[in-house]
Amino acid sequence: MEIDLNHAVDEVEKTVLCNGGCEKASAYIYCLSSSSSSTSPCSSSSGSPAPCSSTTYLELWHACAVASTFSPFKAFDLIPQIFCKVMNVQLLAYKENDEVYTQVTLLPQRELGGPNLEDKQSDKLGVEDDADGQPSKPTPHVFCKTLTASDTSTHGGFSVPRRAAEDCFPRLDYKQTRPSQELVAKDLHGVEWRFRRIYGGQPRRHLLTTRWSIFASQKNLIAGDAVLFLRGEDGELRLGIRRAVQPRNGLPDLVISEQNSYPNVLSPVTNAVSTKTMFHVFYSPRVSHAEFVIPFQKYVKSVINPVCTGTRFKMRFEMDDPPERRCNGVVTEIRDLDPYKWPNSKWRCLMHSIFIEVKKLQTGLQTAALNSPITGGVEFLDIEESVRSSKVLQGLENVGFVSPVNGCNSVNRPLNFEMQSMAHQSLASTGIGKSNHSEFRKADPTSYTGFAESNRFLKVLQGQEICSWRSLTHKADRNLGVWAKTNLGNTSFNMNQAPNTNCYPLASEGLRNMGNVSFDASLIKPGVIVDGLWKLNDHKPIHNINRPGFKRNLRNQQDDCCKENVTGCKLFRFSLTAESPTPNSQNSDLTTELERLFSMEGLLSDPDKGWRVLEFCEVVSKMHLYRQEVKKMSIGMGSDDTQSCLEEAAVKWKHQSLAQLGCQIALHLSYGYEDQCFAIES
Amino acid sequence: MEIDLNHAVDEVEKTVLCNGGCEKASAYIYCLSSSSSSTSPCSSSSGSPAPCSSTTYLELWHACAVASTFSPFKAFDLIPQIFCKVMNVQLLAYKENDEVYTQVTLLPQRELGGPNLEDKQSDKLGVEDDADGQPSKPTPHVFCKTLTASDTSTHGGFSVPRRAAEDCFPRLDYKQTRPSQELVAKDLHGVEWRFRRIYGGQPRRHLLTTRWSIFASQKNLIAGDAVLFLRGEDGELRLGIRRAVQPRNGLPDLVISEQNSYPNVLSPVTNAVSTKTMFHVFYSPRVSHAEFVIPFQKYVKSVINPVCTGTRFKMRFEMDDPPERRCNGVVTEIRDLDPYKWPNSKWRCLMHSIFIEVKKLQTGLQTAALNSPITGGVEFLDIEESVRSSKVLQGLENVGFVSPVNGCNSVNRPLNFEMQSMAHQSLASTGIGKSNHSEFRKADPTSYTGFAESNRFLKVLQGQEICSWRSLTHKADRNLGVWAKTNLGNTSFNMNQAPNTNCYPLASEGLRNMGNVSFDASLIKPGVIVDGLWKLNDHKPIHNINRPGFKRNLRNQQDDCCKENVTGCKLFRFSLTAESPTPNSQNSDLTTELERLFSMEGLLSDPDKGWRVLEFCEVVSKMHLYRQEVKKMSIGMGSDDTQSCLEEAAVKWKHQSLAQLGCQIALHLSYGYEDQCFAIES
DNA sequence: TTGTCTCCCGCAGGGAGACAA
DNA sequence: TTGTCTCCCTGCGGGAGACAA
Repeated sequence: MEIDLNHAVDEVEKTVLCNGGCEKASAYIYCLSSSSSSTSPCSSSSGSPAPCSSTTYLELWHACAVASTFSPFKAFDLIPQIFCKVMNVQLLAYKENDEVYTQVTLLPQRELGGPNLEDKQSDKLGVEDDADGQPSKPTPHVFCKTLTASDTSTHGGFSVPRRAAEDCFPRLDYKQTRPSQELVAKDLHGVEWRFRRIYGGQPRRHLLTTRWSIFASQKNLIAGDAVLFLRGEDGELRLGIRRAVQPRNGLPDLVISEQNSYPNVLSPVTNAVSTKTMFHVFYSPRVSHAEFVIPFQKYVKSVINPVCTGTRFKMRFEMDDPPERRCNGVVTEIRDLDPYKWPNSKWRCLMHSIFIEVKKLQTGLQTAALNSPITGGVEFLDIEESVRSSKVLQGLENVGFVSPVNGCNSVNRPLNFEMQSMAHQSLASTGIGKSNHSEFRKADPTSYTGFAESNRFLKVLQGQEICSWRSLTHKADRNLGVWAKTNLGNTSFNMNQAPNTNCYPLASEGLRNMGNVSFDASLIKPGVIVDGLWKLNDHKPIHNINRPGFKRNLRNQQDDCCKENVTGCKLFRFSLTAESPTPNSQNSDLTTELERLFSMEGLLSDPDKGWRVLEFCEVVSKMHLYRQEVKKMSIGMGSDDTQSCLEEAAVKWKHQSLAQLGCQIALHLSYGYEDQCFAIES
Repeated sequence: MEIDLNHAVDEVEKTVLCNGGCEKASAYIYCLSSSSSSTSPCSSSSGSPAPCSSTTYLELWHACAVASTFSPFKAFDLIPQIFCKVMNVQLLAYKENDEVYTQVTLLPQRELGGPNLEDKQSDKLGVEDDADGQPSKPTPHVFCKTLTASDTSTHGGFSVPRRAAEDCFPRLDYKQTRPSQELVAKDLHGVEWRFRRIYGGQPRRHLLTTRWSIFASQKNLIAGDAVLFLRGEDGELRLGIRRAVQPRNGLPDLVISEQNSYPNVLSPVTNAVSTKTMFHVFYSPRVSHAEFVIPFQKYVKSVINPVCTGTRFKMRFEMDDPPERRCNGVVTEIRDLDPYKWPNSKWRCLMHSIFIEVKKLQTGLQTAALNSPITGGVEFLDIEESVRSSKVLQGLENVGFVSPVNGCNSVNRPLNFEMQSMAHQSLASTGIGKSNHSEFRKADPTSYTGFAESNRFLKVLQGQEICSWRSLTHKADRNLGVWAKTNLGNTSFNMNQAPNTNCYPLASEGLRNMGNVSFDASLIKPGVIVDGLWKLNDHKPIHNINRPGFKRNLRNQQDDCCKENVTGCKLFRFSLTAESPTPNSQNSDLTTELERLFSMEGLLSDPDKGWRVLEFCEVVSKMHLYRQEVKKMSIGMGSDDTQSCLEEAAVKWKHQSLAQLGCQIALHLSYGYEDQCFAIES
């Protein structure tokens, strides 16, 4: 059975159509995945809409919908942008594995002319933002815990974090000798799960015992997957899961051979466009690729206010460890995405420099900058970006999830969220230089949710925090720094790197390098770089990387490596053989940062390799390679080898991607309150 | 993983093309099922051919490929007959449930003209039959056991019939105190299964114990499913399963809505025909419908020598109980299949009378005749026919399986078999009247395998007999009666009724009714007819019909029925209220026969209802209704009600069939040695 | 505070003889 | 000869405290 939240969505649409006062150019982003034609996902589409269209479900759905990585565009025969009207949006969940996906029904529209666009935009800009004034949103409580080995073991149940249990679960009478109760929670399919909840163990803790293992095995949960509990206003408990990056289980794997996949999948779209009939687009957040649907308003804004060289941006991100870091950047170059594949595409490939600041480290401030191309991006006025940390590989997923409520009633605006995968590709800032920031704020309330907020919600989803949606959304933009304020509304920067790049630029307003890569090799301590992950010439597979002992094991292994194989170690151009001091615990943070930063140096510093880097990232994600295994691919070779390695990986990725997804199309989706049109980049 | 026996098939094709001496108009029949377009079965086609193309595999595949019921044609926009060349045949097995299916790659050919056809046929008729002279076939030993409740229970293993174990399993040292050995068998996917085989229990018997339950649960076997063991010349043991009629498990269920299923599925065929490019046809024996592929030679023969009114035929069949019966029949009328749906179809609807003889019964001879229409049938010169007994409903499947080897090297002719489903529809005999029977024998060696032989093989597949393929195939046509001899070569008659018709006509050369239905009600003892299964107005579902106590339970239930509800009992036009004597055990055999014979009387006797009867049968099969429940549908109504019941059932069937299969096409497949062409009836 | 380990104990289920059809 | 039942015994795994990070 699948959840069909159409009903609620229809409500939204009605609101949007008839009562646009509250609706801005909301950031409704949809990414394509799977077959994007009218063929429905074959193994899972029962087509029977579930009767559970409550707000709580919407929230749970969104909470489960954390986008993963992305992929580059593919060129097809369709026109670059296709403007569409959103006819229907179904929030669904695969019955096989509970993964959420969206089916968007689109109706192609006549292309809108330039002047028309401007009119529409100016309409938007005058609208007052009254979202904060109407906090009709209930305050559900949610927590997300990444499952440990103990949680998924056959012995014992699920250990609930104390705050999470107290916040989301019904009150428990602690005066009893063995406090226990029955917990009832519904999953996305409306299936009711009953667990025995106890407060036991020594010391005492909250546990789900009886029937937990049934749930875990039925949902095929493994350590690293995450479980979400969400308590609505009415006290009703919802239950969702979000899987760690792993092979898709039960998702439609349309293996389509190259010779017939393109026409078969795209022809329905082509046909729909030519006949002005509806077609469907599927979006699986967990397997999303670069293709997406762009809000029409954003498209308009980007066309009117293109990003220009010199535009600066700022971002914050979370690391494995607490110290706050910030990152400033400047757009250094703007180029066509791919003039051959996408001759008329509005997407731009933006080269940028970012500046790194590492606080609270060892000797003080260490900085570096690198010039990294980030492709994609209709010239958005508001951009979210986040960074994936290595936690992804250890079962904790770093997400740039923006609250779906964000100051506006989520019942009326259930689609008001941005997918991470979109942020991947979008890097542009035209907000800077604009004098009236509030205009942009008013034009798109979604963008008010800065990265800090998104980051906080992320922590909630990771079980690090418990929050109510209300409190989260109302704290928006208070945590933003100066740069974030400056670019507020449209430039909250959210760069989502694929895990393997491990490029964790740190913000520093003081130190900048505006030009090309200025890579200071003197900052690298070779021995440090070797630490932990840089084992070379070691082809023994490292298992159990997800297990808690992972780092320790690696370190031991690395010690061996240093003793044995240091001679041949090379990190691109940098020989690691000269000196290899034992890393001390104090500089390990910096070590990790630098290691991440420089691992892809040879790639990121070369603008021409931009695409390949991205593809390479995707390969890694797709192939579920572990971090150090990925690095094995890219180190131990000269720069020339790196190039060929990337090309090989890219080819591999393309092949796999084709096989898995059938094809890719990128859609620019508009979901404005009066012009529900899409720009489809096919 | 799927088994791809292409390699062996390719060999065949090569032989066929380059060395046609041994090749006649072989009866390679393929039925369509699932989506018959170029879209491959979505959930299961891994596409990776398995490396196990041995003869043993071919035999196992065929042994597992017992066709079930059929369905009527559907009208589509394609031309009536499409002649195709067989480019490839892949014998595959769904990895989900081990069910076998075939993918036939067809290349449309220019339609062949009339004179051309005759030439080709005369070519065939002159070819000498040398199949018997070259017995290069190895002699594998095979047995098939329908699983009992004990076999599939969680306690204990699999009880192997003694003869089966001695014939197919390696020798066991009975002198040991606890004779045991490890048995290794490969399934259709090449997966190796290891069982502990013991000779234990008290009294001693052959058992598979350790790991049997793993196999059973992994294959999701239930009581009623059948397991096949096949030992090749090399001693290698193969293992296959054939499921009882039940909902398909894991088979591609392409739910295609009516508005787009037809064009989507058929357009590739249409396109392939117009562009003379290849397309694929899938055939799942277990879910086969009426659509099929006809050997070109048969097509030619049928067109040249059409069946004419008065043609007589004979058949033998097996009953639940030993007594041999025979059935003679005469074609009484020939008509178009459906001039509206199939304006130019070569298929003919043949009305016929059959004559029944019941031997060894009570007082001697009891006879009856009925005139039943059997639709379908390009005017084949050789026809196989069998009868489904009620055993099907009790987990024992009655099959009219013709040995694939049949006097010709199976390595070179692995496709030399006829599917039951084809036999369903084909009813015609033009062999009669021909003076030179040997011509037909020579022309098509496959047809030499008479029904008796097929029947014996059937018993093997049901575990009632153990045989070597060699011995089975070389006994062909010795057991045939006079009629079978007369029509030998091309008229081995094989009528496969769907279970619910339960029409078991018995052969009698002495008593015939050449005209329309002459139904002698005086032969019916109403009380007898009520016996056992004729419970009326009883809507309590009868469960566990497959269990051994079934008949006893039914009888008890029937006793109740007779006491309570006899007043309203009506068997079509025959009131059952007059008298209802308690059936004695002596006439129960006849009772059962008559009960079967007359259950569909109101339908079969009306030529206009011919199609509906067939559809009705299909409904029954499709809906997995039990025998008596089916009868509930058809009795207790007047003849008018019967009509509407049938129509309702037909509509239901059509709907279900559409949903399950997407569409249906019928193919006439030719696989002659020089003209590898198909006639496709779309 | 919470992840893992270990120990206890209940029960599912395999294995094989008993019994009967 | 073989299907079913029953009894025995093993091992999986749930449940909860012990212990430690």
